[in-house]
Amino acid sequence: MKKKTTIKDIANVLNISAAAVSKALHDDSRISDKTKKAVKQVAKNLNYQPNHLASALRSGKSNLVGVIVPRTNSNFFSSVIQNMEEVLNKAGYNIIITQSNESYKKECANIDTLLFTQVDGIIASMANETVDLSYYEKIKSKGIPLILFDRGENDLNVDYIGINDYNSSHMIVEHLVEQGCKRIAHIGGFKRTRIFNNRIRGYVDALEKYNLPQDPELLIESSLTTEDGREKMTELLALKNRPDAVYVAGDYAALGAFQVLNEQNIKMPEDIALVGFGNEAFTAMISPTITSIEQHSSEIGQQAAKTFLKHVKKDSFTQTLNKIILNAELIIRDSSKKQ
Amino acid sequence: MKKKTTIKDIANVLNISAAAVSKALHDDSRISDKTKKAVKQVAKNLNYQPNHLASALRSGKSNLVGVIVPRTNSNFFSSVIQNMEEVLNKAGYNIIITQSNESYKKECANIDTLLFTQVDGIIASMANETVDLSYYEKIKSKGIPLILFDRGENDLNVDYIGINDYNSSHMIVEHLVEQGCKRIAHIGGFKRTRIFNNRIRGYVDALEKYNLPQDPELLIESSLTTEDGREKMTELLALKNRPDAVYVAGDYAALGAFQVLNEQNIKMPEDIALVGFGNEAFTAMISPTITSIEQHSSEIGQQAAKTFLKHVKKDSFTQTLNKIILNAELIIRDSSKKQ
DNA sequence: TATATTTGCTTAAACGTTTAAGCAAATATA
DNA sequence: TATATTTGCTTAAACGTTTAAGCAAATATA
Repeated sequence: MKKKTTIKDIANVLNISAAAVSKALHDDSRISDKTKKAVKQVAKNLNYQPNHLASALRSGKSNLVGVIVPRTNSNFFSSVIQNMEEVLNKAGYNIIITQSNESYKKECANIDTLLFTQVDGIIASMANETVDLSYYEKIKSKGIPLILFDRGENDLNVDYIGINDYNSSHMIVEHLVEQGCKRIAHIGGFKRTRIFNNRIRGYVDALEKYNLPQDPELLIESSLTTEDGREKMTELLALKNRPDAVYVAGDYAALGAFQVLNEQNIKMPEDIALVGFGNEAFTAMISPTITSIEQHSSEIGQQAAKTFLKHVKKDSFTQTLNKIILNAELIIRDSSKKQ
Repeated sequence: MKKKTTIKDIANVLNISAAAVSKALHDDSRISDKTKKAVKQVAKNLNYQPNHLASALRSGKSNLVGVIVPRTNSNFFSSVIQNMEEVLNKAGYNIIITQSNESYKKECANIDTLLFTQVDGIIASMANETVDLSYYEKIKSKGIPLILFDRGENDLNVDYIGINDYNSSHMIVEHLVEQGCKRIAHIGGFKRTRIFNNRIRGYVDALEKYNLPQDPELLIESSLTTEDGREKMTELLALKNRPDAVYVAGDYAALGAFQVLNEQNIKMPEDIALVGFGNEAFTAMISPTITSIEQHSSEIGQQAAKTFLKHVKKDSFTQTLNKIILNAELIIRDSSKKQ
């Protein structure tokens, strides 16, 4: 376990100052090519590894980006992260991933952790529980960029990357209408959450567009867990006048609905057509496969990363609401395809 | 965006030295309770946040632990990480999660990233591709603790936490024999990987124990992706003498096998009983549900974290092979339960 | 009461960088 | 040829902590 080589060691070998070495390594224009070459050669020979902590302390930049997601074990988030990482790595940034597990408390703890680690910025998707935005304001007040994706709130007035939830609902309703469905139910998320509200609005407006009657019984709010999906589906089946299609605003809740339908031997799509949201891997695994919405996670990840980089490029930046809204894609599968 | 408060600001307010403030904040025994209280009060008033970079630079400890996993979007790994995090957070450590995507090259890049960030230790599960261990030796040569879990190699001579793969195979074969199966096939992982080799050995020995004939046709090596699971299952079905049970060493490959059986209208468990490994969420979602092995991810995560903490406690530590082997649990589901 | 120990601080240096300021030599310009 | 500019470095300070060494006052011990 030998001592690590520093910039001074290189300086000693070449009989120049440590400052010159630092500049040479950063290709400063005021250092001769000859010196640069020599410094880099010696650095290689001595297996020099820059001390990230020292440079971060001195320069005030840690080259770390904090990421907060509700969970990593979903295809959507893990793909977003992977793509974000790729873009950021190329720009010399590393990322620190944290999970909120949909808990507000954990999310606050994550924010503290990231700020403590002196990240240069935070890219986040908010927990379901989160209503109070003051903790996010804390990030803004530190003067580092905050970028939200998928789950974000307008009120925070920061950049946001997501899909067009309103249009997605339109696509789904249109598809179901084409399949001949007349009573389309919606198990939606909480109205207070922007994206779920948009999906609900899209659903309502699309019904109107296609001249379908709006039955309040058919519109239910849910926490969108698998368990709650089961419950809400059971409620729908208890109705006098059952729906002939159910659009669930999340795949996990759609899975719960799916299980109930299966258990009660209700055929999909013949008796009831089912559509989920998120294109989780399992939607293509189970039988029948579930129609769902692909959110273009890779694109979202890349755009989020690029947005962050844009912010740090210009040193004097002002946080403003700048939305990048991507079009989602409807993946039609057996659970809704009547032919 | 006001200037951040430092230890010096606190010192100025109280007219004491910065050193005294530092010690007071760390509850040094040589500082009076009166001063400690005053310092902490002022720190709170000024909203003092310690500069992690500065203390890390000075003390040589970053209080960061690097984690490398093949992927985060699996129940097993995400649960391991979550539990690891909990234990480490309590001890004042934060974690940096990186994914290798089963790629050796990405894994090496991850190691470089983590070492660059000056983590105090690394907890890793190796990529499927990884055969060359020299990059891991690099970690050891830095003198920071390296702990492996799930996928680890004895040759590295570092602490390891995992389940008893050999016994798990025994449990599976025993269960299948109880169900009346006589020709049990095994779609295993690559023999060169220790855990998969153990599963294969367990399978072979268990067959012998229960006096079942060993047919080399029934033992196949696989990369254990869903796609490869499909292929290997198709091979097994092409045999003159088909198996009446298939034990697959990974759930994703088991899913591939499951799909093929479904497509060919082969009933589970009546015609062929199916058992997977890993207890991924989807094994309980699809119909029939798939019997699988629960690896006690939470326990593994906790133990890995505790092992790391044990290492950093004693300042002079020597890396040695110290295995913690947990017993796995067989979760019996419909795909193998004949009653 | 005289000496030893403990308490509660301070001083100063250090961790490994980066960077503003400056200076001499080399080169360009008038 | 005299002055201005550029080149290629050095010097010194700083980022915000921690920590070894030391010192005076307070307290304990003989």
